[in-house]
Amino acid sequence: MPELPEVESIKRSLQGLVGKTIARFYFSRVAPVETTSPKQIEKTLHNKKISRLERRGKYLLLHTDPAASLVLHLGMTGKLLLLETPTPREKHTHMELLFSDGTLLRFIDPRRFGTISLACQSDGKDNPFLKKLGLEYNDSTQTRDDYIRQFRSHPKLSLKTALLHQGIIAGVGNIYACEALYRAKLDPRRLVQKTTDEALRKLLQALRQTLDMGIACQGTTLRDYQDGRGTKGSMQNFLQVYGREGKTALQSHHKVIRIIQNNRSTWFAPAVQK
DNA sequence: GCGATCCTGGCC
DNA sequence: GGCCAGGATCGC
Repeated sequence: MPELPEVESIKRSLQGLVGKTIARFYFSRVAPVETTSPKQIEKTLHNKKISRLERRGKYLLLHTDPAASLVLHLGMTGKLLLLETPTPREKHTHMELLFSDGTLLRFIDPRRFGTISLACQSDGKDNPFLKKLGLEYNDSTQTRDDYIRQFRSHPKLSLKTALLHQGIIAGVGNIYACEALYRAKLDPRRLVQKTTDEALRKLLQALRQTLDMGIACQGTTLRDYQDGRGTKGSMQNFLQVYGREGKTALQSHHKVIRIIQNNRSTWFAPAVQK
């Protein structure tokens, strides 16, 4: 469910956790804990203080002092809730982080496509998920050519599939991929190898604008997305093509169609996306 | 590279 | 009942 702008919004909504000390954990019997065990997570993190929150791609990292990190991915249906006072656990609560001041961070995920894992190195290279991630969408230490090189390393992918590939640019999901391609006026079916550098630059620029707008809107709430404090996003009001099969794009008369690529829906306007 | 698969729930 | 869903991985 949450893509980069949603995870960024969640991160911002959880800033109040910084400085708090982890007292204990709750894990459900089927918590999606990966590569480690709930016990190990508890042992690694208990009595540590949250020092900083970070987002990498769609992953949220809770860094602690002494150094360790809890690495969360929300998959399709994951949600984090920050509670000052406990409420009854809703169904599909898979983890709770209890802080020494009574604050509670709750991880809820009906489909369990999310993951809970650990990183101990600050660069995250010891985490199997983080080490696969490509560039951040707005990394100022990278040049446009670095981004183009990333795309070029997968010449046979379609542009849509390339955008969804977390090893190229991390954090892009179905909504923002469709929207960025529309903004760049590029056909989602076009192969990277048939796309000029200029067009790839245009795509990168469109992607950045789209994601920045998503963050400014605090995400897209189509069904049930909300940040850690229950705030919904507003980007759903500005989506140009996503979910608009059979209608026109939001601010034009161009017809939107839906196709399937890699088992995912893609919405686009063939008349203007070449 | 592509399709099937993991899982639950909402909607028609 | 069937289809669809903000995702990612694992086979062929």
